[in-house]
Amino acid sequence: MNASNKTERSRLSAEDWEDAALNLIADQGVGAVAVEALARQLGVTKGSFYWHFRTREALLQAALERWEQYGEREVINQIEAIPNPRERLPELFRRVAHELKPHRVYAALLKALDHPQVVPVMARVSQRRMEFLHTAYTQAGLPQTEALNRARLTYAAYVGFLQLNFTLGLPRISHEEFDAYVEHMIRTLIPA
Amino acid sequence: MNASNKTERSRLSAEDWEDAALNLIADQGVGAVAVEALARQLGVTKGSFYWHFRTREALLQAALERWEQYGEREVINQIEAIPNPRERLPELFRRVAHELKPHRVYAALLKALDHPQVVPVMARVSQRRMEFLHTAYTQAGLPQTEALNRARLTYAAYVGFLQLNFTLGLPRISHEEFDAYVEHMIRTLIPA
DNA sequence: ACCTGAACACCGTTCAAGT
DNA sequence: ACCTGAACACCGTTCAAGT
Repeated sequence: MNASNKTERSRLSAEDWEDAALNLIADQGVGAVAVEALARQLGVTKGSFYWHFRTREALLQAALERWEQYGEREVINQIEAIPNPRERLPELFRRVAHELKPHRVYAALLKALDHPQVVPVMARVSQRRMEFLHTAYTQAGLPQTEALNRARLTYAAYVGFLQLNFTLGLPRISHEEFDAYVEHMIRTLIPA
Repeated sequence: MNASNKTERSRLSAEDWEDAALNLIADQGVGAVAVEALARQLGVTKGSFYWHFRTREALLQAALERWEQYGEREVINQIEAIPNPRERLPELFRRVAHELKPHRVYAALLKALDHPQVVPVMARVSQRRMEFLHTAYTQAGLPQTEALNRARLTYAAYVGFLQLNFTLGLPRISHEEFDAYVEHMIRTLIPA
């Protein structure tokens, strides 16, 4: 329950609070990040929180930046590792569709875009991913402008997909139907 | 400033509070709906709020349902009024892209999907709009399954589009570039 | 029927004091 | 260096009393 992987230290670091905050975000959303709840979960009083951070906002900021640096980077690295450029795009679609854990924080942040601190982080992350798509479509043979617009459309489809599928559970879809949808996306969006 | 269109009545109705809440949602997001702020704006004490609503949540609920009934319906009606079925889809894309006011509340709610009350409302509205797209694609000649998947993809693109363009202002796009993007969407998603 | 004003709970924040 | 405990501000909620 309150067991950290750090052999039950009695003192906490700022990183401990940030990790706890990120877990809360993934599980219950940005709104669930509350000083009192976190303190209770970590087994200290809320007063101690203010030794590590100036405000609740500062914690959120630090947690988001931590995610941007560590969690985020690996998604792009993993995909850039796909050797054949022509297979990159379809492979990317299939991976995102089937390994959704790395996208949980991203999906949670997508639902919390009314928190002003979330917006710039998501803008940077989205920007980077879209540039990646732009490059991938160029390598797949689309001319510059076409490739950029296709990247925009694809990214919009990705964002909308996370929302429709997880939050707005549009009439629950079967496993086969889901796979068919993914292949439809690939056929429609990726040049032959 | 505090002038309502109701000839400066001294007493308020539940609907007055709901309208004020909806305006707040469109302008500043769901998080901005606060009892004290609303009361100030309407020129009463917050105590009076509780004659009309049991809780803040009840106000939000009522406001969302009001939007679902009135504001929402007219978007679909307007589009169903387009005579030629083959022109409906491209026309729909262009209208959504250029007349965005009716989509402001929808976009605000999209950013607030971590508020549990928002989710079912958005699920219902999205469901209805997707059914409309499904029908439109069937009328445009796609077979059933294909039409459904294309409707899903299109709706995801719509949702993602609102998010990318308004919230995550991906590098500010020019007017011409924007129109080119819309035409790219039409070419890619709508069967010839 | 609609509103005031005072009270309380909850949570973010401060700070003097502890180890 | 990290934490406690008491205090305060802010906002949602209650309620007896006013018109």
